[in-house]
Amino acid sequence: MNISAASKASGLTVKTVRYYADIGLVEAPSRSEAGYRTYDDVAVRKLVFVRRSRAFGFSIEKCRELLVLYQDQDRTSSEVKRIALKRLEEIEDKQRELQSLHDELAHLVKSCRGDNMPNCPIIDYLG
Amino acid sequence: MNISAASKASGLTVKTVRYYADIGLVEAPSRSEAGYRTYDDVAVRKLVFVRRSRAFGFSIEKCRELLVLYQDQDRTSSEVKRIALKRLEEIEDKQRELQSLHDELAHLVKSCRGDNMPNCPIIDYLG
DNA sequence: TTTAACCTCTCCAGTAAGGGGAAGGTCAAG
DNA sequence: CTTGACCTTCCCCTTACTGGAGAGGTTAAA
Repeated sequence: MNISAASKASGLTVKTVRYYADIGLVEAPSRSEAGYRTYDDVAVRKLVFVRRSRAFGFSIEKCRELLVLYQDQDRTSSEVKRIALKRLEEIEDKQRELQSLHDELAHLVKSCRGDNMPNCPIIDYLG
Repeated sequence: MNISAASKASGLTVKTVRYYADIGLVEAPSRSEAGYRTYDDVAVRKLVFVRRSRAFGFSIEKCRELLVLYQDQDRTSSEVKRIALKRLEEIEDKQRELQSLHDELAHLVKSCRGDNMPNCPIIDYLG
């Protein structure tokens, strides 16, 4: 499999597939005689794993840890759960932050008439 | 006012105060004989305006637009409201995204026993 | 006056996670 | 044999700053 086939199979862009090997997140693929990267199914599975992990918002570093656990037959589910729980807490923190921003901004937007006059509670609040 | 006083008065770091002038978000301050930046209350008010706008998550470019409106006596509140509404929609988009991530991840975390066994629904889902 | 402590300056580099594009080599089809 | 699609490396760009180096300025005490 050349890189574009691996890209399609994994759902990542060619650039991203290259990048993940560059930073050592996944193993450097073997090369053809002409220097082309060649991928097998195992490599693609790891790329898919990273794509799904990234979709949950795990950082590259957390993906690194998760990949190790993925490949470790002696892992414990508690190690995995700990990482996932931490991410869940991050998400919840962000949700609270956004909720408070949302409420405040929605309130301001609601109180702004949005007409042709210069008077504006949004600007007043910011200034 | 030297830059550290302006920093304290505005609630921004010294680095950030410099940065905002570097990128032309606020006017370049005048300089003392020794080359030190000097700020007055008007400059500080603009910095505070930017800090509050940034706290709502407005991008620097949006802050630029908001600052123009802030200083424009002929603005209309509808222009301000349009920008704020757009930001509100961004926030709501992000909230929906986070909610869906949260639900999915929470479900996985809940179904993972978190014990000493390798079997793990989180890893299964990612792999 | 010297010294220390603190302030400020400019410039360079780095962050996260890639994206864009140039310059050049490779491969398969017509 | 040429065309077009693919691949390579390399470097710059993004956001919104932050950190640090090295040099110079200011202030107060000893």
